[in-house]
Amino acid sequence: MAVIRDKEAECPIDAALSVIGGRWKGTILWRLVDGPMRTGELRRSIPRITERMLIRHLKELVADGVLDRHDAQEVPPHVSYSISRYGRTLTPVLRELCSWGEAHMKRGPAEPGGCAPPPI
Amino acid sequence: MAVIRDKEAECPIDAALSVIGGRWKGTILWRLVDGPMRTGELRRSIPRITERMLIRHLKELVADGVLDRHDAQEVPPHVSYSISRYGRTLTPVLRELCSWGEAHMKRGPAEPGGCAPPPI
DNA sequence: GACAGTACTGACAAATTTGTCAGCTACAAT
DNA sequence: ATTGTAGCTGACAAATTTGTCAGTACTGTC
Repeated sequence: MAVIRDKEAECPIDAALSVIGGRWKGTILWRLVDGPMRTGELRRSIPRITERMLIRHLKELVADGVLDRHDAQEVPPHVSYSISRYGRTLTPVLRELCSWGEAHMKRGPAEPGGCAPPPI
Repeated sequence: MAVIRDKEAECPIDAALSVIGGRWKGTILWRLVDGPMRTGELRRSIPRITERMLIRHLKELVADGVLDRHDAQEVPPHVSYSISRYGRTLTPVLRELCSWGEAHMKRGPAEPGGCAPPPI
């Protein structure tokens, strides 16, 4: 995709996609809808993501105000992420994306290995 | 972004984003919600898109079943695109993306609390 | 004939995104 | 002194996406 940067958005749809349109951002938000998770927990729950990409996307989502980052200021580090108050305004968007996506996956030769709701 | 290819989708949200997540796909769909448009009409209505990208995205959207392509079989060519029946199932998704995107655009540069520069 | 309009394609380069891999911090346990 | 931990960063390469530019086919106009 196709990352659309904020300033380039031609229409509201693009503006929204510029926030949630990264390679792993949908998955990350999907994991977090059920509650906060620690960095390593997220990483383990998304098998094919690399730590680099996870952290990069988390930073972007935090910068966009969609996620909150909680640092327990401990050693070793203890950081967790959760959907922010502003991020929760995305709920209807995510719900529609999710239900359409479910139907779309069932259409034609679907890919096995499904998309059960967030494990762990 | 971040194009997510169908087979790689980890969750329904990704599956949906794999269809509408291209650099210009949001804009294209946005232009077409009001009715069919010819290729050149679309191109002129999206100032910064190149013909190459427009056609490439149109082909992908047609391949995903979201758009219909009508070729009048005339010379010079007369081709128009419209949202297909299946594509219309995207309407609620687009509506939510659009209204969230509108609100997001009005929300100046995100400066969420807690983003103070590192102490030290 | 030269040129414009329309939808589209292909080769290639530039830009952007992602992956790989090493290393950092600060403390605790061995 | 060495190793381990959790979260994170930077350099670099690979992969992917996008832009640039030329060219196709056919017809109508000057």
